Amino acid sequence: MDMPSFQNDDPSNLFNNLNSSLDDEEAILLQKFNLSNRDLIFPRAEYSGPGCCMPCAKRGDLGTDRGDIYHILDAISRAGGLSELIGCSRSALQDLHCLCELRNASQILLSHLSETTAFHSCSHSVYNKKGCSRTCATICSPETDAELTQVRDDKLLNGQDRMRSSEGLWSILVHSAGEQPHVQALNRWIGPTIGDIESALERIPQTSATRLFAKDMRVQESYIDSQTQSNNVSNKDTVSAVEKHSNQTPASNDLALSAVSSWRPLQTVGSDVMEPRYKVVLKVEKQYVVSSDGYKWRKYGKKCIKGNPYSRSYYKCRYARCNAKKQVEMCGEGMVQITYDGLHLHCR
DNA sequence: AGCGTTTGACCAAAG
DNA sequence: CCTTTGGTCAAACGC
Repeated sequence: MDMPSFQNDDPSNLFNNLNSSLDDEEAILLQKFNLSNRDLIFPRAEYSGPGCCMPCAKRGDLGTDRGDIYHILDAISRAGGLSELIGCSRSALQDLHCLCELRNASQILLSHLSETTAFHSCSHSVYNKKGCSRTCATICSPETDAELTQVRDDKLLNGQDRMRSSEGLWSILVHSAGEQPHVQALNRWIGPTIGDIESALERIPQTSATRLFAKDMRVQESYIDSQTQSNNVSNKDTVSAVEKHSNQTPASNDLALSAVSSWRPLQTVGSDVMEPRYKVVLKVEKQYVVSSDGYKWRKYGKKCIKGNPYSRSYYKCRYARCNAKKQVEMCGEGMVQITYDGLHLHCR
């Protein structure tokens, strides 16, 4: 298959451009807040707050020019550190919102979209459904799911899809419309390591984060209660509820509270820090499935599944300590279902 | 010999 | 308890 390159959105370019374009003042800011330049473009959805949707995110607008970098550093400076910006509210300072957009967009590109883009086609969209404790993102064609299409087309531009994280957050998935992103463009993976996440968690000030987190949990609970009161909530209704929630203009105190609502501790097993649970289900037309998604997998099982004439194959990531898995199975005519389970917390 | 896959056995969760 | 089902293990197999 002839696949055009994935130029402006290539996360490797984001990193390289940022690396070489910091001036002295910006470098001092980074040092002042104990940040590395990687912090600017290696966010994780787990650290973002509610309402971090990205209505103005555009292709090629993800920290690739000096204005974006300035925005990020200025916002960090004014907030007093990156930790204060983790999960900034949409309703907070506009600059913080901009940063949040950048963070979300970059995060998706770097840690989730790598799988998605490998199987992306122009006629498909990525859409998340909120699960109990996991996220399920499904690639569905407008023809097969009119309801999702209606929601998707509501406010988005061409080349954008809406994506909902496991925290109930909305993000825009930016891709090159009409093109099949080049898998090679994502091979220089420079995503977060376990150490990156641990150090990020350590930077969250105990005095504010823990206090705010506890209080904000009540806000979240009340929100969840309001969600569960209505049975058979359609996706459209869910979207509206989320947007209503995120568009609220609470008092400044509550704004701060919402900043950490999505933060949650990483799971621990013994002394090992595990990644948060993450699951993505992709249903892709067979013709768009590429032979490699950039990761190295080891097949460890194959199973016949009830009701499916095709078997399901089980794969584990070959990288040491990485618990990422995937399942691949045929489902219906010309469709392949690929389930990614767990985040890759390592470089490719 | 080494590496990756296959495949039946095993296990745990759910009903 | 038992049965069913899906996920995993690991020895066997094959290139």
